[in-house]
This record gives sequence, C-alpha cells and structure tokens, in this order.
Amino acid sequence: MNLSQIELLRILQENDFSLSKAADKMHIVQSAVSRQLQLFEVELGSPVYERQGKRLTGLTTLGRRIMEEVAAINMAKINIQTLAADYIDSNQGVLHIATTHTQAKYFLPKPILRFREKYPGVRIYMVEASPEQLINKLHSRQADLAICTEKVAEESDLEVKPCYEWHHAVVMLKNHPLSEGELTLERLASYPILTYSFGFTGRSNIETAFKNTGMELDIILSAADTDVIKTYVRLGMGVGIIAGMAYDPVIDHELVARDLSQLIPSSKTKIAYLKNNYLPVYTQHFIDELLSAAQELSVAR
Amino acid sequence: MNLSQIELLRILQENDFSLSKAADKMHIVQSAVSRQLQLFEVELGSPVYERQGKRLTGLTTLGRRIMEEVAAINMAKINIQTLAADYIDSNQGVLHIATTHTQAKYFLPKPILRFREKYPGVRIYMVEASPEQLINKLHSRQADLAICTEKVAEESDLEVKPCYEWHHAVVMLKNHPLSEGELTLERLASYPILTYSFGFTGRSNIETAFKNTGMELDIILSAADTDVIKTYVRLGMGVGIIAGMAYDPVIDHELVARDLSQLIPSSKTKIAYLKNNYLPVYTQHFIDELLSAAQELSVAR
DNA sequence: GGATTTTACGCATTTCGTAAGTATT
DNA sequence: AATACTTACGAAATGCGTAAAATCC
Repeated sequence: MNLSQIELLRILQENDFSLSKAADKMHIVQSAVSRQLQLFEVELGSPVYERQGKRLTGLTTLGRRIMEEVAAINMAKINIQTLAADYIDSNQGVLHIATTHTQAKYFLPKPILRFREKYPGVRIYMVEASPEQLINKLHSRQADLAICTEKVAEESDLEVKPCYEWHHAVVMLKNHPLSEGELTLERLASYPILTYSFGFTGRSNIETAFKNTGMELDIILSAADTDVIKTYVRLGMGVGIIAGMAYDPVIDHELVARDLSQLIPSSKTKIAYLKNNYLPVYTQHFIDELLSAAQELSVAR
Repeated sequence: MNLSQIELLRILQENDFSLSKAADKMHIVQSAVSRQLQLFEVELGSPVYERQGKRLTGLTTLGRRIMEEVAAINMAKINIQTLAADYIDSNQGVLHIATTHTQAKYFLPKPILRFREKYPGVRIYMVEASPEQLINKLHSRQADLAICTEKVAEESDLEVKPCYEWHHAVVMLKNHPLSEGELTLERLASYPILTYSFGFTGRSNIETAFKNTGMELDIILSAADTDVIKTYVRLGMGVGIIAGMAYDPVIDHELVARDLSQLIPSSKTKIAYLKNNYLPVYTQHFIDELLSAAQELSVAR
C-alpha cells in the first residue's frame, strides 16, 4: 500500500470509476493505473471495486468502507502540507470562499477588505453557488470555507460556527399601500411576492412563517439573487421579501423597507468547514474577521 | 511524501528519535532511513526534528503538530488492512485484551469462554497491567481493548463504554469481630487494612469515602492483585477491602465478606478502545459478550 | 468498431545497501 | 574510542511507458 494508490482510489471516486480518466488526472498512462489498482487489491486480498467484465461499475461493500479511511488519509496528507507551508510563511497562501450571492454582496465586503489589509499576500477566490453546492465544494475541497444560511445542518463531517442572526424585510415602491399601516402576514400574503429561490437565504423560514397560518403566498418570482428581486420590485411587479441587510436606504432610495422580525423567524448565517481540516492561520484570522463583523452588525441593530 | 516516510516518523517517535533503531525496526539500513528523512523534510521545506549537530533530539513545533496527522494516517492504514482481513474471513484474527488482574480473574472468564465458543479461530492475548499502562498499550496499539475501572477518564482519543457497576466488600477471618454488628467507616478504620494499590480497582473510591470523614486508613498492605490481599487476610494480618465480585463463598470458605455499598461509592468498570479504530466483527462481538455478562451480574444482584 | 481495460516487456526512476567520511559523547 | 548520522556510488527493486491483445458496448 502506498500513497499514490490511496490517491488513485480517491480520484477514481471522483471520475466515475474510469481508469482512463484517472490516469489523465494523475498524469500517467492508463496501464500503470490498472496495474496499481491490481496490486492494491491483491495486497488486500479482496476486491475493492465491483466489475462488469473488465469495467469498474462501483465499490464493493468493503470498498465503500475503505473510502472513509482513504478520505482520512487524504485529509491528513493535505494537512501536513498545509501545516508546513503555514509554518514557513503564514502570510502567504490561497483562500477559497464559497458563499451565496447575498452574503458575498452584503456581508463579506467589510471583513474581506480588513482581511486583505492584514494579509495582502493571500490570494482570495470567491465562488458563488447554491447552499447545496457549497457543501459539495467543501467535501471536494474546492472550497476551504462555506458561508451561508441554509442547509449547513449538523452534517457529521462539518464544523459549523454560528456567525450572525438577521431578519427578513419587505421592500416595495414608495407609494405602495403596504408601506403604511399595520404589517401582518395576511396583508403581506395579499400581494404578489418576489423572494429567494428554494434553499436560498432563509427561504425556509419564510415557508415556516406561512405554513402555520394556512395561507398561501403568491410567489410570482424566485431568484437566488437579491438584486434581481429588487430590480423587479422597482418595476412594480410586487413586494419583495429579502434579507434585512440587503436593503440600503441610499442605493435603494426608490424603495421602502419594513422589518419583518415579528412575522418571520430569524435566520442564522453560519460558517462551515471540514472537520479535521487544518486551517492556516490566515484562514483562522479570516474567520475572526467574519465573527467580529457579525458582532458589529448585531450591536448596530 | 509516501507511506514509508510516515511510518518512519511514527517509529522514530517510539524509539527516542534514533535513526539507527528505526532502521532496525524497518529492516533497512540506517543510511536509507537518514536519506528518507532528509527527502521528507526537504519536500516539506521545513525541519520536523530538532537537532544537536547530527543527532535528533526531539520534534519541532511543526513536527509535533505533524505527528497528529501521522497518527491519523497510521490509524487509517491499519483500518484498511483490518477491514480487508475481516471481510475475507471474519472468524479469524487476533484479539489483544489489556486488563487488570481483578477483571481478568473475576469478570472475564465467562465472556471469554462464550466468545471462544463462537470464534474458535481467534487467538486471544490477554495482558495484565496497571490502569495507566493499559492506556499506553491502547495508544501504542499493543492492545485492542482495555477493560478496567480506574483512569480511563474522558481522554479525547479514547472511546469509553461503561460496562458494569460494582461495590467493594470487606473480607476477614470468620471469627473476626468486624464480622458481626453494625458496619461503619469508623469500625473499619480501626483495623489494619489490606487493599488494592493506588490507581487499581476502585482504590480511588476507597480514598474518597474516607477523605470526607477526616479519618485515616491504616493500610498495611497494598497489592494490585486480589489473591495476594486474600492470602494475607487468611494469615490474620488484617481485614481486606476488595471488589465484591472477587469474593467466592466456596473458594474463600475460610473468610467472610460483608458488602460495603453503603460506605464506599460504587465503582464503574469500563471498556476502552481507540477512537476511529476499526474493530473486527469478532471484537465487536466480544464487547457484546462483555456487556451481556455485565447485564447478568447486575440482574443476579 | 470505438472505447476501455489487461498483459507483456523494456526502460527510467526510485530506493536500497555498502562503504567511507564526519560529527557527537 | 565508540556510537550515531551523512554522503557517495553501484545494485536491486519498483513503477512507468509503449505496444499489442482482450473485452465491453
């Protein structure tokens, strides 16, 4: 058994069990990969992959269990490398942040600017995706940190830190009838609604708020992106339910916002990363920046 | 980086950082070991070991942190091998049990006999040691399971299962004055005591019982071994405080025992093994045998 | 028949062993 | 002086690449 065989198992996993694709990824010829897999299985004394004739079709029961250990080895291997790089120069490196549009635009700017001041040598990659994809990106190590509100439940292999709590707001044109008078779920439900797509930015909390009342929301437009929602609200299509921090009285001067904290349960944005994954000091510092920015938000309110 | 380099780090750890000893253990020449370590450190870009001249004297800060990852890799590697062996034939293998004399003699016989009936192909190694040493044996993988009462606190890398609860008893010669009348800590403390050594078989609970009273026990003999205690009690040296299950009315017909459950807090015997360590099915079965034997004990009482 | 995996064999690279050199106690 | 580690170089082992055969779809 050696580390390249372990690496091979990992790469096969990510490439439909294709030996030829794995060979490409590993920059060696396919026959070499075939040979190494045989050697590994012979050494273990039992097949790791199901086969139909010569082709690999999936993992055996044993194989599935072995993949957990492969993941552990891979994690530890990367940790050793990261640890050493961090020890040599903790000011340089790469930080992959996976997050949703709302966080990227309305929460991250301040902590990211502060972070860059302290760590100008760290290259930041920010990738936007759906909450579901964010988790995948953590697992496939395409991202170091995920910052989002939905989905990051108590997955056993994720470390989840609560970051900040926020409320939804309703936004509408200035002369809209909903801008005056008492705000109730009933009145809200009587207008066409524009809000986030399923699985995005606290949408689940909007659902729960209305599920209990028996009323149905007339959601005429769902988007992952707050700006899209605001754009169509400006066009008079209806009222928008967006994250409170996404309303800016200056930029959004055509619109008015009203807080929905009494009507819709609060949402919690979290920071998630892989358990057992060593984070370089700059990444730990970035998390601190996020938490202190979150602190400021809650004080300001 | 490769697995034999990782193995080397682990072996160095266990051999006072001596390259020559490590070479012996790995069945290669010392110069090869020297070069592999250099290659590894060059690849990382930073030294893993502190040196005085040419000699290794210890780990660097980086090295200490790396050893955690080395342990993880080693664990996963062994798990893969165990997993495969278990998958091929789950009836064969080796089981290393580390425990104290009292458990080995008075608790384990029944579960071990039952286990052997079901798994005659499993070779059992039983090693007796002090509770402190048991933990070491788990860490150094000289033992798969540790069964004992003291010490196995909440160490972060140990999985600890409560097994059974028991009480101490006082044993003495048949005509001894303490065999009649009310049993109190005061009366007990007025006689010379024979009991377990520090750190053995619930000794800590005996301490706590008397610590609160302010009285001092006159312990004239401490032994790790119940049989030693009973032997000297038979010779009339004093009264023995032993584990309740270690008194057998037939074998110990010269002695009488009186329960101390009202005077000394109960003790809990636990089963411990390394976290993240894959246990073959027969080992899992052995744990089940232990737990059901424990169950029977508590029902009998 | 095109794509994929296996097998065979020569070549390149890696790793080891021997032996000599250097440092440490 | 003895022990422990490093360096140099040739030898063995390991792993890769090419090419051809076998198998799958």
